[in-house]
Amino acid sequence: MSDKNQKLVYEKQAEVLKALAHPLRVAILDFLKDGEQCVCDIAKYACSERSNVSRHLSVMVNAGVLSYKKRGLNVIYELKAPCIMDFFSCLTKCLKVQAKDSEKLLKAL
Amino acid sequence: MSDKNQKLVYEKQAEVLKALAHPLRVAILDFLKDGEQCVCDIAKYACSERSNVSRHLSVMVNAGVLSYKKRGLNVIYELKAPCIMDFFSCLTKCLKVQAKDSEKLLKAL
DNA sequence: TTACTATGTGAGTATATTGTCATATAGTAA
DNA sequence: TTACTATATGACAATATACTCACATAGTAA
Repeated sequence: MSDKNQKLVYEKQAEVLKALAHPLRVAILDFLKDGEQCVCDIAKYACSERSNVSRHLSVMVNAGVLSYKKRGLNVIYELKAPCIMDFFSCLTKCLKVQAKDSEKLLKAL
Repeated sequence: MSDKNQKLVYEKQAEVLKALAHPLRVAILDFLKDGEQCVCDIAKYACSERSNVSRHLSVMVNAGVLSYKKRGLNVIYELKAPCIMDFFSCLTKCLKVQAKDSEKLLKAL
């Protein structure tokens, strides 16, 4: 590792990734990919308690992944970094390779 | 969320993301982006104990992110899904936006 | 064989993350 | 004002993750 600043960059990058790395947060991202949504609808989509969803949303806001605005009683969240949605085709590729490897192993048994 | 299978997909995608979401693992990915490396050189680059590096490497292998091969005494790791390196330009964008937001706040104080 | 090197792993402690419940806040509407 | 709705958060227990140390394994070389 070149220097101390590089280490800091790795830490910050990992922080953003960590903010994405939870099944509920992935579900939320997928729900927000087509546009902003309020907490209540996100909770419905994710089949999870609002208080829990609220916490996960704030994790992603803190990481710079989401932004929010208030509208009456509702708080509306949206993707602040839509480029994150580009990750998913690569993730799917990883999972397909894994699945194919499992299939090969199964056939060899 | 549409159905049970969609939930499974979110879980698997989150698993891959989780395998990336650690400063040491980000450092390892960055080191491997230009080609395969043995554990000892990875540990040197990451300034970390070999046993620790070995554990982090196995996390990424299990997630389908890295692959490895043995060469004599050495075990050589490489990116199995090079598309993961494409994530980093977006991560950098998130961090730049965050940094600019902080700067704005600082000026407003 | 012995000695050496590179890597992996069990066990333990320390720390971080998660989900739930109860409560607080804030906007709406009567 | 009161009652209601949407959201956020403190506190706690449960769980997961990370790091270190000691030891095990496996290949190399004499």
